[in-house]
Amino acid sequence: MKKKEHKECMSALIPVRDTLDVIGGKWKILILISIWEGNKHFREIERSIPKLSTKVLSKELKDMEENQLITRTVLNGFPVRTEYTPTEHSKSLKKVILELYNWGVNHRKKIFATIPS
Amino acid sequence: MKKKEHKECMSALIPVRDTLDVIGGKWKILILISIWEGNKHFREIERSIPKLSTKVLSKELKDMEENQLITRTVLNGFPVRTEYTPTEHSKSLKKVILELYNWGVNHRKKIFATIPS
DNA sequence: GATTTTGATTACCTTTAGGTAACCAGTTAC
DNA sequence: GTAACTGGTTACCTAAAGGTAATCAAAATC
Repeated sequence: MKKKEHKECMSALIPVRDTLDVIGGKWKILILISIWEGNKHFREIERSIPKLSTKVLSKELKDMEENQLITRTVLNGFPVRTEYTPTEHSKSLKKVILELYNWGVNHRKKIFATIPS
Repeated sequence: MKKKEHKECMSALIPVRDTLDVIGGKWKILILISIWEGNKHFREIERSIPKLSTKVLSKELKDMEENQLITRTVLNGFPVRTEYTPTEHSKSLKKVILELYNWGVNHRKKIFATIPS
Protein backbone atom coordinates (compact mmCIF):
# COMPACT_ATOMS: atom_id res chain seq x y z
CA MET A 1 0.00 0.00 0.00
CA LYS A 2 1.45 3.33 -1.01
CA LYS A 3 1.81 6.20 1.39
CA LYS A 4 -1.48 8.02 1.96
CA GLU A 5 -1.67 11.50 0.61
CA HIS A 6 -3.06 14.39 2.55
CA LYS A 7 -3.41 18.05 1.72
CA GLU A 8 -1.93 20.68 4.02
CA CYS A 9 -4.35 23.28 5.30
CA MET A 10 -3.59 26.79 4.13
CA SER A 11 -3.15 29.48 6.73
CA ALA A 12 -4.93 32.23 4.83
CA LEU A 13 -7.29 31.91 7.76
CA ILE A 14 -5.59 34.63 9.73
CA PRO A 15 -8.24 37.23 8.82
CA VAL A 16 -10.96 34.80 9.92
CA ARG A 17 -9.17 34.39 13.26
CA ASP A 18 -8.86 38.17 13.55
CA THR A 19 -12.59 38.63 13.10
CA LEU A 20 -13.42 35.91 15.59
CA ASP A 21 -11.06 37.53 18.09
CA VAL A 22 -12.76 40.89 17.65
CA ILE A 23 -16.35 39.66 18.07
CA GLY A 24 -15.72 36.45 20.03
CA GLY A 25 -16.00 35.99 23.75
CA LYS A 26 -19.05 36.15 25.94
CA TRP A 27 -19.70 39.86 25.97
CA LYS A 28 -18.23 41.75 22.99
CA ILE A 29 -21.26 41.62 20.71
CA LEU A 30 -23.62 42.50 23.55
CA ILE A 31 -21.52 45.53 24.47
CA LEU A 32 -21.33 46.64 20.85
CA ILE A 33 -25.09 46.40 20.44
CA SER A 34 -25.65 48.29 23.67
CA ILE A 35 -23.50 51.14 22.36
CA TRP A 36 -25.13 51.02 18.92
CA GLU A 37 -28.48 51.36 20.69
CA GLY A 38 -27.38 54.62 22.20
CA ASN A 39 -25.89 53.80 25.58
CA LYS A 40 -22.89 56.08 26.00
CA HIS A 41 -21.70 55.92 29.59
CA PHE A 42 -19.92 53.21 31.53
CA ARG A 43 -22.65 52.60 34.12
CA GLU A 44 -25.31 52.91 31.47
CA ILE A 45 -23.73 50.18 29.37
CA GLU A 46 -23.06 48.08 32.47
CA ARG A 47 -26.66 48.25 33.61
CA SER A 48 -27.99 47.47 30.14
CA ILE A 49 -26.31 44.07 30.21
CA PRO A 50 -27.32 41.86 33.14
CA LYS A 51 -24.50 39.95 34.87
CA LEU A 52 -21.75 41.94 33.16
CA SER A 53 -19.10 43.01 35.68
CA THR A 54 -17.19 46.28 35.71
CA LYS A 55 -13.91 44.45 35.34
CA VAL A 56 -14.92 42.65 32.17
CA LEU A 57 -16.62 45.72 30.72
CA SER A 58 -13.53 47.81 31.38
CA LYS A 59 -11.30 45.29 29.63
CA GLU A 60 -13.61 44.80 26.67
CA LEU A 61 -14.03 48.54 26.14
CA LYS A 62 -10.24 48.88 25.93
CA ASP A 63 -10.05 46.05 23.40
CA MET A 64 -12.81 47.60 21.36
CA GLU A 65 -11.13 50.98 21.40
CA GLU A 66 -7.87 49.39 20.19
CA ASN A 67 -9.82 47.70 17.43
CA GLN A 68 -11.35 51.04 16.51
CA LEU A 69 -14.90 49.91 17.07
CA ILE A 70 -15.57 52.67 19.59
CA THR A 71 -14.24 56.07 20.51
CA ARG A 72 -13.60 57.03 24.12
CA THR A 73 -14.03 60.66 25.05
CA VAL A 74 -13.48 62.09 28.50
CA LEU A 75 -15.71 65.10 29.07
CA ASN A 76 -14.33 67.64 31.49
CA GLY A 77 -17.18 68.35 33.84
CA PHE A 78 -17.75 68.19 37.56
CA PRO A 79 -18.52 64.53 37.88
CA VAL A 80 -16.01 63.52 35.16
CA ARG A 81 -17.95 61.65 32.52
CA THR A 82 -16.68 59.36 29.84
CA GLU A 83 -18.47 58.78 26.58
CA TYR A 84 -18.22 55.77 24.34
CA THR A 85 -19.46 56.18 20.80
CA PRO A 86 -19.49 53.69 17.92
CA THR A 87 -17.20 54.29 14.93
CA GLU A 88 -18.20 53.96 11.29
CA HIS A 89 -15.87 50.98 11.11
CA SER A 90 -17.88 49.21 13.81
CA LYS A 91 -20.98 49.46 11.68
CA SER A 92 -19.44 47.24 9.01
CA LEU A 93 -19.74 44.46 11.58
CA LYS A 94 -23.52 44.59 11.38
CA LYS A 95 -23.48 42.62 8.15
CA VAL A 96 -21.19 39.98 9.67
CA ILE A 97 -23.36 39.62 12.76
CA LEU A 98 -26.47 39.36 10.60
CA GLU A 99 -24.79 36.56 8.66
CA LEU A 100 -23.99 34.75 11.92
CA TYR A 101 -27.56 35.28 13.05
CA ASN A 102 -29.09 33.92 9.85
CA TRP A 103 -26.92 30.83 9.88
CA GLY A 104 -27.73 30.25 13.55
CA VAL A 105 -31.46 30.45 12.93
CA ASN A 106 -31.23 27.99 10.07
CA HIS A 107 -28.96 25.71 12.08
CA ARG A 108 -31.48 25.53 14.92
CA LYS A 109 -34.14 24.47 12.44
CA LYS A 110 -31.89 21.69 11.12
CA ILE A 111 -30.96 20.42 14.56
CA PHE A 112 -34.44 20.50 16.06
CA ALA A 113 -35.94 18.96 12.93
CA THR A 114 -33.73 15.90 13.35
CA ILE A 115 -33.57 15.28 17.09
CA PRO A 116 -37.26 14.58 17.80
CA SER A 117 -37.46 11.92 15.06
CA MET B 1 -30.97 65.46 37.67
CA LYS B 2 -33.49 62.81 36.68
CA LYS B 3 -32.72 59.12 36.68
CA LYS B 4 -30.65 58.10 33.65
CA GLU B 5 -32.38 55.90 31.15
CA HIS B 6 -30.79 52.88 29.61
CA LYS B 7 -32.11 50.36 27.12
CA GLU B 8 -32.03 46.66 27.92
CA CYS B 9 -30.18 44.50 25.42
CA MET B 10 -32.41 42.00 23.67
CA SER B 11 -31.43 38.37 23.83
CA ALA B 12 -32.34 37.51 20.23
CA LEU B 13 -28.63 36.90 20.06
CA ILE B 14 -28.96 33.21 20.81
CA PRO B 15 -28.57 32.22 17.15
CA VAL B 16 -25.42 34.34 16.92
CA ARG B 17 -24.03 32.53 19.98
CA ASP B 18 -24.96 29.20 18.42
CA THR B 19 -23.03 29.98 15.27
CA LEU B 20 -20.00 31.17 17.21
CA ASP B 21 -20.11 27.97 19.26
CA VAL B 22 -20.20 25.85 16.10
CA ILE B 23 -17.27 27.55 14.35
CA GLY B 24 -15.45 29.02 17.35
CA GLY B 25 -12.43 27.60 19.07
CA LYS B 26 -8.94 27.10 17.79
CA TRP B 27 -9.45 24.16 15.45
CA LYS B 28 -13.05 23.78 14.22
CA ILE B 29 -12.71 25.79 11.01
CA LEU B 30 -9.36 24.20 10.16
CA ILE B 31 -10.83 20.72 10.59
CA LEU B 32 -13.85 21.62 8.49
CA ILE B 33 -11.68 22.93 5.69
CA SER B 34 -9.47 19.86 5.81
CA ILE B 35 -12.53 17.67 5.34
CA TRP B 36 -13.92 19.92 2.62
CA GLU B 37 -10.60 19.58 0.84
CA GLY B 38 -11.06 15.83 0.68
CA ASN B 39 -9.36 14.43 3.75
CA LYS B 40 -11.57 11.59 4.98
CA HIS B 41 -9.67 9.56 7.58
CA PHE B 42 -8.77 10.35 11.16
CA ARG B 43 -5.00 10.21 10.73
CA GLU B 44 -5.23 11.98 7.39
CA ILE B 45 -7.08 14.92 8.93
CA GLU B 46 -4.75 14.90 11.94
CA ARG B 47 -1.64 15.07 9.76
CA SER B 48 -3.10 17.78 7.55
CA ILE B 49 -3.23 20.16 10.51
CA PRO B 50 0.11 20.74 12.23
CA LYS B 51 0.05 20.74 16.06
CA LEU B 52 -3.46 19.30 16.25
CA SER B 53 -3.61 16.50 18.82
CA THR B 54 -5.65 13.29 18.57
CA LYS B 55 -7.55 14.17 21.71
CA VAL B 56 -8.75 17.53 20.42
CA LEU B 57 -9.49 16.15 16.96
CA SER B 58 -11.52 13.33 18.45
CA LYS B 59 -13.58 15.74 20.54
CA GLU B 60 -14.12 18.23 17.74
CA LEU B 61 -15.19 15.53 15.28
CA LYS B 62 -17.85 14.42 17.78
CA ASP B 63 -19.09 17.99 18.16
CA MET B 64 -19.19 18.44 14.41
CA GLU B 65 -21.11 15.21 13.93
CA GLU B 66 -23.65 16.34 16.54
CA ASN B 67 -23.99 19.62 14.70
CA GLN B 68 -24.51 17.73 11.47
CA LEU B 69 -21.54 19.26 9.75
CA ILE B 70 -19.98 15.88 9.01
CA THR B 71 -21.05 12.27 8.67
CA ARG B 72 -19.12 9.46 10.33
CA THR B 73 -19.14 6.12 8.57
CA VAL B 74 -17.35 3.02 9.83
CA LEU B 75 -16.33 0.81 6.91
CA ASN B 76 -16.15 -2.87 7.81
CA GLY B 77 -12.81 -4.00 6.44
CA PHE B 78 -9.74 -5.67 7.85
CA PRO B 79 -8.04 -2.60 9.22
CA VAL B 80 -11.37 -1.02 10.26
CA ARG B 81 -11.53 2.36 8.63
CA THR B 82 -13.63 5.34 9.54
CA GLU B 83 -14.68 7.97 7.04
CA TYR B 84 -15.66 11.53 7.73
CA THR B 85 -17.52 13.33 4.98
CA PRO B 86 -18.96 16.85 4.88
CA THR B 87 -22.73 17.31 4.84
CA GLU B 88 -24.63 19.69 2.57
CA HIS B 89 -25.51 21.66 5.71
CA SER B 90 -21.81 22.23 6.41
CA LYS B 91 -21.43 23.90 3.03
CA SER B 92 -23.78 26.69 4.04
CA LEU B 93 -21.03 27.74 6.43
CA LYS B 94 -18.76 28.69 3.54
CA LYS B 95 -20.64 31.94 3.05
CA VAL B 96 -20.35 32.76 6.75
CA ILE B 97 -16.64 32.05 6.81
CA LEU B 98 -16.14 34.15 3.67
CA GLU B 99 -17.92 37.01 5.41
CA LEU B 100 -15.60 36.66 8.44
CA TYR B 101 -12.63 36.55 6.09
CA ASN B 102 -13.64 39.67 4.19
CA TRP B 103 -14.23 41.66 7.34
CA GLY B 104 -10.91 40.48 8.76
CA VAL B 105 -9.01 41.57 5.66
CA ASN B 106 -10.62 44.98 5.77
CA HIS B 107 -10.05 45.27 9.52
CA ARG B 108 -6.30 44.61 9.09
CA LYS B 109 -6.15 47.43 6.55
CA LYS B 110 -7.85 49.82 8.99
CA ILE B 111 -5.63 48.88 11.90
CA PHE B 112 -2.34 48.93 10.03
CA ALA B 113 -3.28 52.18 8.29
CA THR B 114 -3.63 53.93 11.65
CA ILE B 115 -0.87 52.50 13.83
CA PRO B 116 2.21 53.72 11.85
CA SER B 117 0.96 57.34 11.90
C1' DG C 1 -20.79 64.11 57.90
C1' DA C 2 -22.30 59.82 55.82
C1' DT C 3 -23.80 57.74 51.70
C1' DT C 4 -24.13 57.52 46.69
C1' DT C 5 -22.64 58.40 42.22
C1' DT C 6 -19.05 58.88 38.56
C1' DG C 7 -15.22 55.52 35.97
C1' DA C 8 -12.55 52.61 36.86
C1' DT C 9 -8.17 49.14 39.01
C1' DT C 10 -6.46 45.39 41.70
C1' DA C 11 -6.02 40.80 43.87
C1' DC C 12 -7.77 36.48 44.06
C1' DC C 13 -10.48 32.39 42.68
C1' DT C 14 -13.02 29.21 39.43
C1' DT C 15 -14.06 27.35 35.10
C1' DT C 16 -13.11 25.98 30.56
C1' DA C 17 -10.22 25.20 26.54
C1' DG C 18 -6.51 23.12 25.03
C1' DG C 19 -1.92 20.47 25.27
C1' DT C 20 1.08 16.08 26.59
C1' DA C 21 1.77 11.59 26.76
C1' DA C 22 0.63 6.89 27.72
C1' DC C 23 -2.18 3.24 26.39
C1' DC C 24 -5.76 -0.03 23.99
C1' DA C 25 -6.94 -3.76 20.35
C1' DG C 26 -6.56 -5.45 15.82
C1' DT C 27 -3.75 -6.02 11.55
C1' DT C 28 -0.04 -5.92 8.47
C1' DA C 29 4.62 -5.37 6.94
C1' DC C 30 9.67 -6.40 8.17
C1' DG D 1 8.45 -11.60 16.95
C1' DT D 2 8.69 -6.79 16.71
C1' DA D 3 7.59 -2.57 14.81
C1' DA D 4 4.13 0.42 12.85
C1' DC D 5 -0.24 1.22 11.14
C1' DT D 6 -5.55 1.85 12.02
C1' DG D 7 -9.04 4.97 15.30
C1' DG D 8 -9.36 6.32 19.14
C1' DT D 9 -9.64 6.91 25.13
C1' DT D 10 -7.80 8.22 29.50
C1' DA D 11 -5.43 10.83 33.14
C1' DC D 12 -3.05 14.73 34.16
C1' DC D 13 -1.42 19.55 33.57
C1' DT D 14 -1.27 24.45 31.89
C1' DA D 15 -3.09 28.69 30.22
C1' DA D 16 -6.65 31.76 29.29
C1' DA D 17 -11.23 33.56 30.10
C1' DG D 18 -14.23 35.08 33.16
C1' DG D 19 -16.39 36.02 37.94
C1' DT D 20 -16.25 38.24 42.91
C1' DA D 21 -15.35 41.62 45.83
C1' DA D 22 -12.70 45.29 47.73
C1' DT D 23 -10.85 49.69 46.90
C1' DC D 24 -9.82 54.39 44.78
C1' DA D 25 -10.73 59.86 44.38
C1' DA D 26 -13.79 63.51 43.51
C1' DA D 27 -18.33 65.45 43.68
C1' DA D 28 -23.27 65.45 44.76
C1' DT D 29 -27.06 64.39 47.55
C1' DC D 30 -29.33 63.45 52.14
